[in-house]
This record gives sequence, structure tokens and C-alpha cells, in this order.
Amino acid sequence: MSKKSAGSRVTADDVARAAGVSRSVVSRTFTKGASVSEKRRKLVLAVAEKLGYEPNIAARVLAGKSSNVVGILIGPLLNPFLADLLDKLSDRLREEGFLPTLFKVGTDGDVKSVLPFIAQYNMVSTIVMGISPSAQISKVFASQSPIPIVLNLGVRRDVEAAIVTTDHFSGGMLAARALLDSGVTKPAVMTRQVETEIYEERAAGFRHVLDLAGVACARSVVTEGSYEAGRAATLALMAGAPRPDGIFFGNDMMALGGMDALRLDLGLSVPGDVAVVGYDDIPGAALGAYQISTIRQPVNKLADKAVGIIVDFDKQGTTDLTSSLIAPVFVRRKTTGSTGAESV
Amino acid sequence: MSKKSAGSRVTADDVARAAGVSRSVVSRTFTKGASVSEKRRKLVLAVAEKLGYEPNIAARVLAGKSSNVVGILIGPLLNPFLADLLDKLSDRLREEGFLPTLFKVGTDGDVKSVLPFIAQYNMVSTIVMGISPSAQISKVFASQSPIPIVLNLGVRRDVEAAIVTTDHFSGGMLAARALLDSGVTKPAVMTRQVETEIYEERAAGFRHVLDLAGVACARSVVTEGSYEAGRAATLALMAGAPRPDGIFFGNDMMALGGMDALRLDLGLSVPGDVAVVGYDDIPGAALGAYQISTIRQPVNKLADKAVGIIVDFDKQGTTDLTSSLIAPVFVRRKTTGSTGAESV
DNA sequence: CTGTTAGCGCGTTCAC
DNA sequence: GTGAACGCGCTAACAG
Repeated sequence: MSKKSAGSRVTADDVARAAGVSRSVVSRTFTKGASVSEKRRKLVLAVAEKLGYEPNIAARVLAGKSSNVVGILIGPLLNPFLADLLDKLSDRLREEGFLPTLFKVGTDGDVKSVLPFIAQYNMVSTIVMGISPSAQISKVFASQSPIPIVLNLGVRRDVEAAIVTTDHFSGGMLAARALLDSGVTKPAVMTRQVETEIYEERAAGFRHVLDLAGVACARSVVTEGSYEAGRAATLALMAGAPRPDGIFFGNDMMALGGMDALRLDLGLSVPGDVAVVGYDDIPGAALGAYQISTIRQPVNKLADKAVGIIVDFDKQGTTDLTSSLIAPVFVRRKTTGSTGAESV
Repeated sequence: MSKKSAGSRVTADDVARAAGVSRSVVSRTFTKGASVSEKRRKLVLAVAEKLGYEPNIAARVLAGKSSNVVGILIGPLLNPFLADLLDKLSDRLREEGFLPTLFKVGTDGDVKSVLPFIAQYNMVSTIVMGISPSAQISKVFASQSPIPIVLNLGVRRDVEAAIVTTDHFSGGMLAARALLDSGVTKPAVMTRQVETEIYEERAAGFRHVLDLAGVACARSVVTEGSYEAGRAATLALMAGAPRPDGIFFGNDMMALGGMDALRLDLGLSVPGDVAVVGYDDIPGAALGAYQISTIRQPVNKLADKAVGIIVDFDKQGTTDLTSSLIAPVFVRRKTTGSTGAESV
């Protein structure tokens, strides 16, 4: 009559009673390494299904088991690429029955304040992405779950976790080749400062190729990877000598700012006067008025791989903290010319 | 020696023992409507502080109390505006000690699959944003928490929840005035289809002003609010008669696509041939090559208001599901001319 | 105001 | 294999 089905908790006891077995049998049915006769197992499963039973997570956690919660330690979402990665990651997580919970932070201080707090969740996995916390913080965060994952933060060997990342070194190499193919002889690279290994990796790959080609490279380092920073830093870069004729921007946001500096502020033509390569392939890079050649990060693969690790662990009960390097791909648009004429 | 402080659970019992009181006193100290002598309260608080005690959430939930988890029912993050709102919301939530947990879905079907699952979390609040689930689904989702919030989904009177939203009707009015001020006489509006009340509200406000001015208005409806859709729909719109000389795009993504259609595909000038107004004020709208005049949604206010409601409820133990309409503001850039000549 | 007692729902020994 | 009994940490209802 007034029995709202809202909080109508169906407990293991209910199922046990309805199935005519003890509660332990029900519990075992829902446990991995159980030992239940196939007959009863099926029976219990059927009854549970009919009653709409789901093991209560709070109780499960309290009893010492891990929850289905996946903690995501993440920084500001200001880069569309990061939002996209989070989007895909959440989808995959949900599909597999996990629950993504955001621990959004700005600084190491934030992380610390959040740390004591999260221990109690007994999360299956903790994923760090979009920020580069100090090695120590990472370590602590990782220790909060059986299967810590560091997502797209480059190859960090200082943290004991499964590494899943785009191969940024390789991405930098692609950028260098694109610029070289464009006939660039005075390249520059713009990276982001502070705890951002991935930008270093990109720059390293970039310079590796240039070194091999015997080409010198200018460098600009900005404090934040934003449009504004990219625009300002480009102006500074272009004022230097020798004036660059090709720039590799650490991300597309900066590249967008760079384009405006180049064309609007300085009245130069791209790629005529200066060739440009970005990184990430965010929607803005494909805009008609920009058409920036860029290095695309395979977002879906990153998400798949990360979730795959969690799923595997769930099945096999073990993991071998391996590193997965995912290859980026160069997307040719209008800011690099394939001169072809470059060969003599 | 090997006592890792990692999972070193400090329980209420530990605190009670150390403080020389009973566990109930400790519990009461951490409960709202408690009745503890001020002396003991201080004592307990001090001891708890020293020992680093935090009430265990799983146990708390199991005992029937609500957790500090705030469930966020959200759709795809493809619009930067939405990512920004989520970003700000998460920040505010964390500052207040709440834990945002994502229930990311694409369809009503997804929502259903997630529903039984979430009941057990006893969340303080559930926030719906970025998607417009059917009234029924919204209702069920809302029933999962004492304080349901519908964030920036317009004024939905069919769901029993606190409404926090930009005043989209008013936003549409601003857009109309901007276009009219620009000297536009044959305006058009592009909205998004399917369960997206907010686009309807924007269009309604837009047409309200036009009606008052006795100006007719063309209309285009696209299935998704993306760059591509906006570009294609703009071409169709411009092929009609009379040819619009001003377009109000339901969001900046579509406006970006529209700009490319107008200038690149059709070779028209903006605002010379056609004036443009977008909505949201995403970073892309401010790009040097676009400079789109747009209606900015006050993201911070939206987030503040939503979290404020939760905090208030936490303090006062009650809420009065009111609607909060937050005023958007017009951002003048280069796609609308302030002709000034319009006044005869 | 305080201490005691009894569950919340589940996983897990232990005997059988 | 199975069932009974205990404990995870906390809140609530009860007696003092």
C-alpha cells in the first residue's frame, strides 16, 4: 500500500530465505573463489535476479572487501583533451560496472587534504591523470588501492603503478619530422613548466630527431599551457634571433594562441613564414580558420587500456604493473606544408 | 617497525578510550543534533585531532546515515561549457568536503541500468546536469537523495527538485537585442532538438523580443549541438528565403561551425553580411579568428548556488526546493556591430 | 547528559 | 559442501 519501492533493500537474507538456503550460500555465490554446488548456485542466482538483489556495497566495504569505486585523482579540466579523456574513461568504467569518483585537486596541498579521506573507500583502483603530483604524493595515493594506474603522465619510473600513456617521445619525433618535411630550418619548441614530464618527453623526442638531422632548436618554456600563455610566449620567441620558421607547440591550446600571435599580432603567414605543429588534436585545432597540423593522442585506446587493466585484475586477481605506451599519430592539416621540395 | 600508517584505521573506540569516555560520546560529537557537554566535546575533538580520527563512511552509511557522496548524473562532456561547469562544481564540492561521483550516461537506458546501483550510496545529493533525461527517470534519480538538484537544465516544473539554472529565456532576449542593435532585419535562430528544454527557452526569449519588435524569424533545428551540425545547418539556412542577415546559435559550438559556413563556405563577411551571436562563451568563441559575440553563462554562480543548497541543507536539515535563475550576460565581440544607426 | 545494548548487511572463520 | 556465529565501525534507542 504505502510500501514505496524506493529504498526497498533486498538483503542476502531475503534471498537465502526465498531460496531455502543459508545466507552463507548466497554470499559465496557472489564471491570469486567460492565453493558452492552448481545446483544451488544457479538457484540462488535465479532468486536473486527475481528479487532484484544486489550486494550492499557499504556492508561489503565494511567487511573489508574492496568497493567498485575507482578513484580518479585529476587536475583542472581546462584542456579539452583532458575532458575528453575523462569522458571516455568514465564511459568505459561504467560499462564494466565501476563507479568513477572524482578527487579533483589543484595543488599537492589539495591532494594531501583529500588523502586521509579516501582511504576508507577501499577502491578497486586509483587513477592519476591530468596532474603531476609529486612522487611522494603519487606514491601515497597509489597505496590506497590494489591497482594504481598513472594515466597519460608519461613514463614515470618513480612511482609503483601501472603506467598507461601516449608515447610522447614518439609524438615529439613525429612533430619534428613534420616540420623538417615542411622545410623548416630554424625550429623552436614550446613546452610547459613545472612537474609536467610529458611536455619534457615531447620536447625530448622532438630534439632527438633534430639532433640527428643536425638542426639546432630554440626553446620556450611557459608556466601554463593555455591559449594566452601560448600567444604571449610566441611573440617573445619570434623576437629572438634567429627567428624561428617552425614551431612545435606542446599542446593545441598553446598552438591556437601561437597562431593568433603569428597571424594577427605579427601579420605573418602560416605555414608560409612559420610552420606550426600542435599536440592533442582538440576540436579547436580542426576549426576552419586554424586547421592546425597536430599530434593526435589516441584517447579511446588510453581509456580502454586503463580499464582493461582493472578488469583483468578483477578476473585474475593479479597484475604486473607494466607500462603501456600508446602510439600517437600525426594529423596533417594546413599549418605544415609538405614541401617535397626539401629534397635538394 | 612494519606498522605502515597506510590503513591505520583509527576508530571511534580508540578515541573514546584515549579520551576516557564512551564511544557514544564520540559519535555524538560528530553528529549534528547531538547533546554533549561542551567540555567533553572539546576533549573528544582534541583527541580525535591528535589521533587523526575520521568517522568511517562505510560504517556510517551502513548504519543508515547519508554519505558525503554527491551523485552527478551527467551526459557526454563534448561541450567545453559542460566540462567547465563540472570542473567548478567539483572544486566547490571538494572544498565543502563532499565527494563528487560521476554517473555518466548517454541515454535513458543507461540511466536505468545505473539506477538500482546507486541507491545504496545514500548520497547527500544528486545533481542532474548536461542531459535531459525523461521526467520519469529524473524523478527516480532525484528520489535517491534527500536533496536533488537539477543544474542548468532550464526551468523544469515537472520534476521535484531544486532548480538551479541560467535564465535562458533572458539569454535569448539578450541575443535578440544584440542582433537588432546590429541592424538585423531578417534574423534566424538555430536550436537543438530532442529533450533539450534549454534551447527552447533560449529560442523563446529570442523570439519574444523579435515579436515585440514585429520582426519575423527563421528557424533551424539540428539534432546535435556540434560544430559539424552547426556548419551544415547554416548552409541550409542561408539557402532559404529570405536569406537571414543575423543568426542566433543555440551554443558556441554551432556558432563556430556557422562562422566557417558563412565565411569559408559561402564567402560572406561577418558581421557585414550576417551578424552572429552564440551562447555559453566557451574559449573557442574568444579565439582571434572568430571573436564571436556571445551570451556568457555564469559558471561560478551556478556551481556556487548548487553547492550552497547542499551546504544549507546540511546545516539546517531542510530545504525548500526553490528555483534559482541566474542571469547570463552578453559579451560583445566582433560578430555583431553596434550600428547605432538602427535608430532611424 | 551519559554509558550500554542492539542492529545496519556482508564476509569469513569455524565446526558439522 | 553447508550453516551458525562473530566482527567490520558506526548510529540509535534505551536505561541510568
